Amino acid sequence: MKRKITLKQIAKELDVSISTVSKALRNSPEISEDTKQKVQAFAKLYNYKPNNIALSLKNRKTNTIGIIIPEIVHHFFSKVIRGVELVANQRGYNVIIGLSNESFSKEVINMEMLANGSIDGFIISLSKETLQQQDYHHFNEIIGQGMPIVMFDRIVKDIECDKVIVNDMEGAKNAVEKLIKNGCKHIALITTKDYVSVGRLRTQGYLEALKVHNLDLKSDLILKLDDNIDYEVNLDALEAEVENLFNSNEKIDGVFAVNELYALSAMKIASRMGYRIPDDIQVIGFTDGVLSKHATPSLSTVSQHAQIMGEKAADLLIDRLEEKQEEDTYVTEVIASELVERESTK
Amino acid sequence: MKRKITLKQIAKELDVSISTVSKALRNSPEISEDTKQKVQAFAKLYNYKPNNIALSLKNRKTNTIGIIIPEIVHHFFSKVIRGVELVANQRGYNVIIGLSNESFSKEVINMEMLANGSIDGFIISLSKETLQQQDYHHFNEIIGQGMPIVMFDRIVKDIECDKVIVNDMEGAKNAVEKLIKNGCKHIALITTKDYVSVGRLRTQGYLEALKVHNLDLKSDLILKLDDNIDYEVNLDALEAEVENLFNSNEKIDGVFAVNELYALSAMKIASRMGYRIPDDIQVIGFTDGVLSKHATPSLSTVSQHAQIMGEKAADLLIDRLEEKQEEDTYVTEVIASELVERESTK
DNA sequence: ATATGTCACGAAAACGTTTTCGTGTTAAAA
DNA sequence: TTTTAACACGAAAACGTTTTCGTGACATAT
Repeated sequence: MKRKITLKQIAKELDVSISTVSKALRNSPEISEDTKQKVQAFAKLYNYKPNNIALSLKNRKTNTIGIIIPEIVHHFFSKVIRGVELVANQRGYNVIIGLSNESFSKEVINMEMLANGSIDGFIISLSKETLQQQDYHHFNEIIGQGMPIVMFDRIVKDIECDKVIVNDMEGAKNAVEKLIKNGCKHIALITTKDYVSVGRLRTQGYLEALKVHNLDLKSDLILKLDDNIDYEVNLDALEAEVENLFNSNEKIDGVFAVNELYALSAMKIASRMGYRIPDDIQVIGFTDGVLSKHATPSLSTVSQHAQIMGEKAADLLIDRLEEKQEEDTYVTEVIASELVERESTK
Repeated sequence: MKRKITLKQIAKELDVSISTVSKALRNSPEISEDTKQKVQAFAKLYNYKPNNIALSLKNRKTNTIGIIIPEIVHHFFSKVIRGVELVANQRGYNVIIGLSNESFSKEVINMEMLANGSIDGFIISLSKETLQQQDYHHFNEIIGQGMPIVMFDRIVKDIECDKVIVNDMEGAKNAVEKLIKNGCKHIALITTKDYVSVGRLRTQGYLEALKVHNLDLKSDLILKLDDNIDYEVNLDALEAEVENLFNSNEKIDGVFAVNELYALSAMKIASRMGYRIPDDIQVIGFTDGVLSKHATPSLSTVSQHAQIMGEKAADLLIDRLEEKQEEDTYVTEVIASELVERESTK
């Protein structure tokens, strides 16, 4: 029940001044060896540790970074957090999390709550709602106050800050080219509506690949899903859409999906309809998920290296906090994606 | 680049004292309407918000809780965090995370780092190493300093604090009884070594169910795995063990596994060996994972209600911080598990 | 005219640090 | 003996708040 001991108490107990105690503990040459020993021994005995809050106030530095993400029960985001925590810890920082739950207002409230002195900087991936509404005033305000932000994955170009992204377009293109090289002629795309930046970029990669290899772009090969619907709880709806896709074009022999769930559904429906994977239809997803590895057949995917993204974001932020980074020049770090080949491709 | 504005600056600008500004903003009756309006207008214009760190220091209260978990890339733990964050946010608290990575020393260091004033209390699930070494001095020290701790899932009985657990034994027993009711006579158990408390309890539940229904307990039905090996990266080793199990007893017609991965491997190996699921072999896992739902066939599991555990833990902690909870009497909240039936059982 | 009371505000302490600067004591140099 | 320098320490400010208490100005009651 005894509170943590403070400098003041040590000073009183040893009958010296607070400043002397402080200096003795930091081994200042101003203090005599005798006094140092006495103070240090006493401090050790009572397990003295400086109060972080007092230090933060004094130094105007919390050594804490805030990470705002749309969702935490998600393999990609939790891996990013792991990366952030790893680097932050190594470099002496704590990590405080805020979940926007894909909501604009929760994102704003969360950030405002943390911006009032609780943290030194933000790492953030935007909520869908924010991307839809294109209202970015909260970022500009916070940056205007001198607090650095690093955006990752779901970013927006116009904002002046460091960014960490994966080469979505190229990754998608490579994946589709892999399908083409493996002999697919009629490659379907399962994607999201365009406002989510990563979905749009992956779609572009798909189109690019078709173009380069002179394949026809047919509208009945493309399925654009409204990802405001949570297909994780509404799996039947998703599967119905996918079944529609296969029915409307019987020649489909390859599928590229912009996330894991879509890809998995494609495999499931295809199997159910009697196609063999990968013999009749090959499938590639885009993700860092856990499903791909354990699905039967296991799913080939484009890995985003989520943990590395997190590590990089943390390094960028801390570099800037410690001014190892020039003012006013912002970098965009591109993490190379990687095609992980498993059983769903030949 | 302009820093956030402070009371002092407002006071100077409006030529009143700091105390007057503070009181005006908090609508104190001590201050005249005129002055209040002037101050409030000015504060609004410059978007004044009190500095959290200064408040924390003054109030000796950070309104932040720390959560220490072994691993974040894990469906169960991320769901718990979601629950914690949800409640914490609603009740005006922030959440700071620390990952022990299943290591004793990282757990200790992380907690010590946060205990020096950064947070008001802990929510924690113990690392495997801590459970193995049975060294709990850091908890007792922190509790001794008057900082409350709430343990969840991986707990240890001897420590005086609030706890949130799932009824592991009963959940396991129900699952096995379900298999028995479905006609299984030779039910295998895939579990971990005994030092992880939850593994031990689930094993007990299995034994209990067999006993109640007068089924023989044969040692060749039980596979105890060393979960220091990370089978997630070492999948082949796991599958070899499971294959061994099936080979050593050909009558196996049911499997109960203490986690998702073990259960999935059982299904996979069983299928590969020509058994049909659920016709020849029925399988039940224990988890809140994402694999169960999307596996083919989908896996029946005992759900732990991870998010509810997180919510409950946060409520317990905050109640205690706000002294709605009596001193010195600690509660252990048991969340009821639930058997989710899917395709892997009849 | 004196006593009493209300009003509106400011000074200062407190939370726990670090750091700058000032100062009394002692020893060495002139 | 006087001056100078090194030594060892303390006082106080600062970080940004909130809150207790004191006080001067004025109005009202005696």
